[in-house]
Amino acid sequence: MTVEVEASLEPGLGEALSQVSEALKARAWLVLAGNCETSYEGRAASGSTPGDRVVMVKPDGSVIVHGPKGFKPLNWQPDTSSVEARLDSDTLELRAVRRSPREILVIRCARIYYLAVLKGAEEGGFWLYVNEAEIRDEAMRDPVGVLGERLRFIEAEKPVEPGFIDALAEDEQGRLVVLEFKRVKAGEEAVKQLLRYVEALRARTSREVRGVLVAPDATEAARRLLERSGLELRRIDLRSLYERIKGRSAARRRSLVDFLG
Amino acid sequence: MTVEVEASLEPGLGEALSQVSEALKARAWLVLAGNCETSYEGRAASGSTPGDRVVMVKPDGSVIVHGPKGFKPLNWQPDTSSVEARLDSDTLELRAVRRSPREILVIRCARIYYLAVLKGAEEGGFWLYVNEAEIRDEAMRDPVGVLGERLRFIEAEKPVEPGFIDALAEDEQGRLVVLEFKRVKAGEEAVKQLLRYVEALRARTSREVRGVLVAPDATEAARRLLERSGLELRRIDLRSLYERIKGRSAARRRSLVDFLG
DNA sequence: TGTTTCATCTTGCGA
DNA sequence: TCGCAAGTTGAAACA
Repeated sequence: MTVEVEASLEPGLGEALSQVSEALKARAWLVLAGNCETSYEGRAASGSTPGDRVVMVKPDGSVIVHGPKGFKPLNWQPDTSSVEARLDSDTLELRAVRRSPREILVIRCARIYYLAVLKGAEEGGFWLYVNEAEIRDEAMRDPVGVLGERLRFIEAEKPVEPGFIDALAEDEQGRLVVLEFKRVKAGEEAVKQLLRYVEALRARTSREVRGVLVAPDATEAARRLLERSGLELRRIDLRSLYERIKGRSAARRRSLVDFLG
Repeated sequence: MTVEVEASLEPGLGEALSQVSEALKARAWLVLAGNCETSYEGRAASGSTPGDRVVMVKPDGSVIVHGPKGFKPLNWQPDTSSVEARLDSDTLELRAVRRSPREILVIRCARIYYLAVLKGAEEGGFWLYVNEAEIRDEAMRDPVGVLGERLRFIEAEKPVEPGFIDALAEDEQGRLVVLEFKRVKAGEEAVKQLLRYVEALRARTSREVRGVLVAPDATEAARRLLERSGLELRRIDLRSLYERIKGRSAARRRSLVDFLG
């Protein structure tokens, strides 16, 4: 194993400074818990008075400050040009600077509960993901299997006045079919967008144009608007789509179904 | 001080399990570094093969998994209904479940480099920030200072057909002025929105209607559309606005300018 | 580099 | 719960 760990419990600020400085120089992965205040100035200006924080400085220089609540960090700095540490009036001060946009994040810790340094951390293996484009591509590859209908696909990402149509196809009756894909439950907004595309297309052709929203589900308001607008909803099942798409990839791995029971 | 810390360096999995379980039960703040693999299934499906990770479970149940690079976590789970730990075939397994949307995140750690538990962490003090509403309010309070023009404000957040006008005012010539505020560089989208409001208002009144985009800057495309549409751009300076707004607040604190030098 | 679009967006507010 | 808008959004794709 290549990973080296070093940690201190409630270190003094002087001790902390030397460990932090060394970690930054070595481009190690630094995790620090302490009572800190933060200030940010750049695209906006913000700050927080002292509170308990977990501060992380990654090997690539990203700085992230978490409070005890929520998914989002309190402050951060993604593309730092420099991260520096020093002692300033009884605090350990970290300054993360970014050029373009010019931003500065200052973290001042009056007390440090815990400090850990990881050296030689490795990124690890690849990453699977099913996104909207993959759903669309799967539908184009096998319209009957995914949409339950024989369609001939004409174009994906077709530019039409208000933006881009996810996919344009032709059905067996020769009608144009505008397809809008959603990976999550579709709201009213998705229907409005689909409607804009359908209307834009109808204005430019004498052919009949259908609009189909492809999503796992739709909200009540979305369904009403579909109904009123004469548009269609095709439900898809993410799980089985995931299996179809990923099942084709060479490296097959255990499904989460195992865990879900 | 109320924060209690407990930490282990390279604990065995059994030892780690008991500490983790206890931390979860006590709703403590858990930070763990190890070699882990992750699987997520819910709104999407994703996963990563083993790699070095820092895993955080916050007192509110949020779970965040970071890899050694970048601002964004590899996996996360914001509003968990349950987080559980157990040993499974030589790994420490964490399962974070959320209902609605139904999602599950599974983290399996084969090795644990270190583990820290923080109890009694406090959110800490308030949070300063300049947002769009504050810019708007400051402009309404002092139109000459912020916009360089005498305006009489009629209404903020006025509902008009497509949505809400940020602010509606009247200029010295008695013309209506629709104001759209942006805290960051304005894109074409902001101009389109402003234009929709201006046109909606013109359709409902015989009075002359001006449209003013208030922003630190605008993209080239946005400026062209402003020009073509006969709308105006008023540039503002965030830094000085921040000083104006925050300077008024009772608790005056050191400016970041001190650090920027 | 700038601009646009996507995201397991998150978050907050309101109906 | 749904709809909507803002975010230091970040990150990727594209011109």
